Amino acid sequence: MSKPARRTRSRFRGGATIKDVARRAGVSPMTVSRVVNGNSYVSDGTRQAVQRAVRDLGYSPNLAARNLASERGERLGLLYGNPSSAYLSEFLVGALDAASRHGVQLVLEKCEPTPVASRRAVRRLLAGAVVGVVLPPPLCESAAVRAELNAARLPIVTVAAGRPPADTMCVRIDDYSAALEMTRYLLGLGHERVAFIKGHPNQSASEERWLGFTAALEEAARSGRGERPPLQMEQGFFSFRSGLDAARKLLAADPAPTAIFASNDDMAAAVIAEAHRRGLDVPRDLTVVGFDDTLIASTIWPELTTIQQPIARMAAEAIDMLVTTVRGGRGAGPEPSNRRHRLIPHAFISRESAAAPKLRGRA
Amino acid sequence: MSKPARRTRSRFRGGATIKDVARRAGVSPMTVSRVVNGNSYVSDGTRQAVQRAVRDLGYSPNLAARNLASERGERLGLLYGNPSSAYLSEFLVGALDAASRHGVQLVLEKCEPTPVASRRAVRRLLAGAVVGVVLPPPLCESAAVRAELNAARLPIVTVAAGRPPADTMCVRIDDYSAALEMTRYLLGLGHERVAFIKGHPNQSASEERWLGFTAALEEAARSGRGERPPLQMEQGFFSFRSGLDAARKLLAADPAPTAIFASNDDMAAAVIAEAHRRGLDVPRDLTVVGFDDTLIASTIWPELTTIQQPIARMAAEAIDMLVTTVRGGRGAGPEPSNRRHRLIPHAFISRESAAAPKLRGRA
DNA sequence: GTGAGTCATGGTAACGCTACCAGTAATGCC
DNA sequence: GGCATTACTGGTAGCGTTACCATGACTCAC
Repeated sequence: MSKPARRTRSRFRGGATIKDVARRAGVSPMTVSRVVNGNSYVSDGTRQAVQRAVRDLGYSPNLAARNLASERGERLGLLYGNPSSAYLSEFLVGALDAASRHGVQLVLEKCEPTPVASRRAVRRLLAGAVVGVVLPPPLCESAAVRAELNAARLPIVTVAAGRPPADTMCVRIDDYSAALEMTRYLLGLGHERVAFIKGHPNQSASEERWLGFTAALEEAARSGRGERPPLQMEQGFFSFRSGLDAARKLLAADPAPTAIFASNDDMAAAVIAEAHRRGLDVPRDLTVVGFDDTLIASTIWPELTTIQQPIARMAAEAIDMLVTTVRGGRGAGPEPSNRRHRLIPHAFISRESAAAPKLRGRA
Repeated sequence: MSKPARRTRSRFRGGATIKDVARRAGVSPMTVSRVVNGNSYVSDGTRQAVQRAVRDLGYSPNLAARNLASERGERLGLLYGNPSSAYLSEFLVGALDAASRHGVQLVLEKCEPTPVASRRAVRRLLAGAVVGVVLPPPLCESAAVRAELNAARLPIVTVAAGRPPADTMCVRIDDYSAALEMTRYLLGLGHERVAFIKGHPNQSASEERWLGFTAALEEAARSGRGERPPLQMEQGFFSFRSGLDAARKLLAADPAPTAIFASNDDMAAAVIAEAHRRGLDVPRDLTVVGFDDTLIASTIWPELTTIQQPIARMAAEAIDMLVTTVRGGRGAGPEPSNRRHRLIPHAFISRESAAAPKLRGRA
């Protein structure tokens, strides 16, 4: 029999193909491909002709075909833990953007930090054929999750771990320096009794922030500015509730602190709430600062002076690293460490919750 | 010359292909495809053999190839406006999940609700070859954005608009009923002076909620329970700050309300903050309820009694609708209206910020 | 003037999968 | 028994793109 009737697949939806562009520009598809992908070895005249044809036809390359031909389109996993939504949303925006830039798929998976749950989550990821995983906090600190991932030989990028584990790549800010900087600012304002609320002990960023805080205090003591005040600190757990408890204790002390540095914004918000309940004005009677610059920092009133992490950028960076890794680092051998560890600059955000102390503390 | 040297593309990364599975199961690739895609017309024996082979080989279909062959893999746009992160993150999780289920790409684009910005954003989306757009609040109410999108003939699904525009598909909850329900609850608790803080006037959901509130009040008045109290209402704008202003006015009134229903959680949180500042205990002295069940509702203390929108589910539903639409509704003609409008059930979330009023109000 | 580059372009064969047809065997119906 | 129908399976031809040569046309050195 003759050859089976030529198939007429819909050919309606998707607009022009690379062939259409090639025909219109009077070149071969290959040349179009080169122009579109910014490849060298195309003469200026040809390039412009192709570009015009692309514009005229409204051509945009078919992602599926491109991925198939170039063996791209890998799937990357994003394991997220407790729904710290404000963080997560920014994170997702950054990650998604980077993912679509690289033409990779992003697969989300929720996971509690227990061994059982993490095993299950990793299995699901593996079933989804992901080839690398991003670990935002707090999962980046979960040994269980990391162990499971390592067992599956998946490359990992942790984001925002205070002290990144040695067996993963990481993107983070310098929690220590940021806390140091913030504390110096508080001291510079003239505060002498600055209290600190620690973050959750299971996260190394908590410790780093605490270390930065004490370092600034010691620095000030050494330089002889004022006598060394007693250290006021409460353990918190990053939750609003824990911040409330800590604030209660801190504000009941005599003398009470004139400034409180909370390890994150939720706890700082709680401090403000407690201060208000006691009839204290922020920042006139009490300075309160946070860390992270999550949504709540600019939601509440007064808005929080805090440290900003460029979360979206960090997420994008993490995806970049993962893509580079799974696509083969070109040069053989393990990545140089500067490729494995990225330190992103943070920013000091001055808003309304911090001011110089009143002369002579309250009774 | 002889045929050009056989290409040896990496063939390392991606595991088994459909052919490997076919060989192992002793069937043709087509049959494997049918099994994997849940197609009918495969005998039980064959199906099981194939499934075993799939498991053994850890086969997982190549998304790019599948998309290419079946002309799937379209790009869908997600235009988001002000970074109401708590909302956005849940939204993204749901949307991403649905997107990967359907094998479509999700392209995010940020956009202010001005004509200029929306024109630009839509142009970018078009350049990215998206074939449909999801519009979460507050963009779903922007006529400018919708006009721009309609001009580009892109199908739209608005999410959580109080009164969905006629020219789009939509997924939403019944804001009116939810507010009605919440108000009935408050009334049922025994509150007689229930105040309301309206949402931003540029969003139709605000009006719906207000209508639900007043309807419940009228219902109670008609049934003769208690004399009809004066209506206490303040205009808010969904922001914490506006909630604070409203709360100040409401709580300064005499008699002050015993319960305040804020149109969203941020404003409810502000009411609590202001109540605390005045030395009022929530819920003993004042009941406060919110709407949306965003992150802040369970962050603050006491946690908010509120109305929950299943945001992730709504987002997923929106993606589903878009995919159905762009893949061609099978049957010709415009979609039936029940396919174009989906009403998702909301939930009443009882937490700690509401209680029965004290006997005899405060002075 | 020959050989060895560089630059610019084109041809061909995949990439892994599914749509579309074409069977074959079993079943039902008159 | 003939013939349509159904249940199942396989072959073939792409889907739109890029990788990998091959091919010319030049340029440059010796």
